[in-house]
Amino acid sequence: MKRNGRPIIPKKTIYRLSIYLRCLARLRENGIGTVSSEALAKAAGVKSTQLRKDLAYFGTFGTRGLGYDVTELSQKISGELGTAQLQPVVLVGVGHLGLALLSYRGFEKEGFEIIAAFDTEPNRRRDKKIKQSILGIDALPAFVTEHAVKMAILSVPVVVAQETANTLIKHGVMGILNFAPIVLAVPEDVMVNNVNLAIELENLSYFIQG
Amino acid sequence: MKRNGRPIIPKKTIYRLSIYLRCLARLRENGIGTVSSEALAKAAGVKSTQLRKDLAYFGTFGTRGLGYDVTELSQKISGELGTAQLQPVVLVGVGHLGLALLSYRGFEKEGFEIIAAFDTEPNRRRDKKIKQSILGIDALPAFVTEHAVKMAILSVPVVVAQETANTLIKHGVMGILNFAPIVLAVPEDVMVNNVNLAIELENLSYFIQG
DNA sequence: GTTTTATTGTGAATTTTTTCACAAACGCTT
DNA sequence: AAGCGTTTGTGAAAAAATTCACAATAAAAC
Repeated sequence: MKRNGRPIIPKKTIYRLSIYLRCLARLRENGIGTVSSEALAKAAGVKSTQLRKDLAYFGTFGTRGLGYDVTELSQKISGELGTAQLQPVVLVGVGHLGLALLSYRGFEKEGFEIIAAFDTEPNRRRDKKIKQSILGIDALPAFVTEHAVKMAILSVPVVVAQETANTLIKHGVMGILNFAPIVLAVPEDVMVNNVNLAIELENLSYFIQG
Repeated sequence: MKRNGRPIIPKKTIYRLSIYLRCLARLRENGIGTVSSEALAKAAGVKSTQLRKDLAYFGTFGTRGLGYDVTELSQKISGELGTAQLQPVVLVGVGHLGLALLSYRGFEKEGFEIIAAFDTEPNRRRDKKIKQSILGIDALPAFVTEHAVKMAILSVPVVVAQETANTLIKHGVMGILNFAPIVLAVPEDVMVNNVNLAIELENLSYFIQG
């Protein structure tokens, strides 16, 4: 089964690739050059057969009897995920959460750069100092088009989330990381990942009461 | 298949229940009293058969030919998720992200209250003003025990994440919302939900390059 | 009170994901 | 260069999740 010339890989597999990548990074920091599927799987919290199946979706990189080369596997996964080169991202909605995300250091390290932020009130006084400039929402379409931005972080109030998403998509954004607690309606070639912290807590709440 | 007297319900089903709950809330705000599985499923972005299967795990609440009573179904789901009454939560690690989470309004509305925050440097100057008090890490064990806290948000640096988790668990915490990019090792009766924003972006990155 | 219409609840079929089991292949030792 | 000990890669089996298909049933219409 193929789509766009490459096999359809389960979304869960892609998530796990990211986890493997982080485990590999830690191994590399510790100067470890080679790792077995057993060891890497354990670090990632999965079964070794699953790790091998996951990797098998996009090639064979191991050496039988030995394992995987940490650096080589990192590069392969990184290339596959499309994070080998820095990706520009815009952030829309600079409220509490948006502001925190702007000062979050975790993105750059992983190959993403928030190159600009947008808000209906770009000049509102904000406690925190950040390096990115905050522009008005009306500057969004031109900016996204001009910089060929493909990914956006959406941290606007729920009432304007759909409308903002529409604008982003209209100007070429293909992937949205959505923090608004709403199911966005988007064309099927556009991808939305939802992050809803209340749902995560609710989920915990259910499982611990058992 | 049962555990603790109730059927084992897939984790994904529980996530969807939370989504249904939010859709139902919106319907109620709009004064809608009854909804069909078809309509609710569409709002939640799933198939109607899946919605019905999900609900069937914990009872039958609908009326054939008519649909579901919005208020009644909300209450049932809420009860099932354990969010019918306010739940106390502690937050550990008041950096950029932790601070933002403290000022995030989305939790209370959904039945959670961050009753205290902890940090190794509780008195460090922080730009934002928040209502919760920030205590030293050493105050954590006594506080968690005393207030019978069952859930925690972990936003500490990755190097101390495991250690902090251990402390929390030792003093009775059963559910952890973990923002540190590491797979925590925990006893099997403790539940961890990981939130890793870099992984979410990486995931988008993969799917949009196709 | 009977028919029509709508919609649920669910067993069966299908699809997807995970796990098993083992042959194939590689490095290392002798 | 042959044998040994590992560990991969993968077809097949099992398990889990989703979707289908439709009988059951309740309200509304007549």
